[in-house]
Amino acid sequence: MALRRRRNRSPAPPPSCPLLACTSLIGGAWAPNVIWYLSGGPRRFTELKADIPPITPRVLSKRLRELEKAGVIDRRVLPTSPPSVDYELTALGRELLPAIQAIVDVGTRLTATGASPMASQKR
Amino acid sequence: MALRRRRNRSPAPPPSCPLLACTSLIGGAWAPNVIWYLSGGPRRFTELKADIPPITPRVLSKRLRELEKAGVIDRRVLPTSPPSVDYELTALGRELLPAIQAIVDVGTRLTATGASPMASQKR
DNA sequence: TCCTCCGGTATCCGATCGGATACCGCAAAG
DNA sequence: CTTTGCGGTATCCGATCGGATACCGGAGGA
Repeated sequence: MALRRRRNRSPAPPPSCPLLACTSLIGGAWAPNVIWYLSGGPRRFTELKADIPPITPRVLSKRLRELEKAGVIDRRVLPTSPPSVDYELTALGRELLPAIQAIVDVGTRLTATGASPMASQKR
Repeated sequence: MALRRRRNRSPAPPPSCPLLACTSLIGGAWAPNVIWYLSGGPRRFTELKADIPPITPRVLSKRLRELEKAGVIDRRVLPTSPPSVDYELTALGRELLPAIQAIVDVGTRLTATGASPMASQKR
């Protein structure tokens, strides 16, 4: 049997860029956790640090700056003494939640099949 | 004005593991492209390589093995001469498409705000 | 006989990522 | 005056990731 040549066309190119924009955001370590905890209302740096004990301040700071630059969260300095800083999901940020939920849904099926070497508490 | 102490509780911990399972899959370089092109039907290694010119065989091979191990695609060796290899989305793999679409939707809004430094064709 | 195609693998390499640790200035509290 | 908490930053480090390049055996075709 000879190797027949394929003539069928592939679908149009995927909209790769928006996907990259989103995955590079929520793909960073702890980013989904940060978003998740902010979904409960405004939260301060130290509070987030306490919410997610294993995260280092360096990484938390980096994540927050990334998310802020993407317009997903707001950083507000409050006129307290000493000044405190609130982080809060923007309207755009709240739109991320359904997407995250969709990912979680599939992720659940992925792990349910036992096909992936998950269950390790790494990361 | 003093720095008031927060007493409100944070929401329950996020289901981090399924999310990690999914993002570690679709977060890899070119992974969404591979899935996208496979959504058009079975495809061979060289065809995928041609579909996504910038991908190197090394990375394509790695992605395909990852996706196969996760149960997202099937690898089938056909009894042609020479033997050819078909990759195909499984039912589980097709369930990824809505999630990817959800990500693309948010990603579009992210880029639309102009907040992110996208538009660079990197990756 | 030599060439090409298929489906990859082997090696090297630089960039980035995230963890660990230490440290900072400021202000209030004790 | 010393300590504590806040909101980070600085430095170092190992691991991983992905790109570049080269190469492979087997089968058909010219």
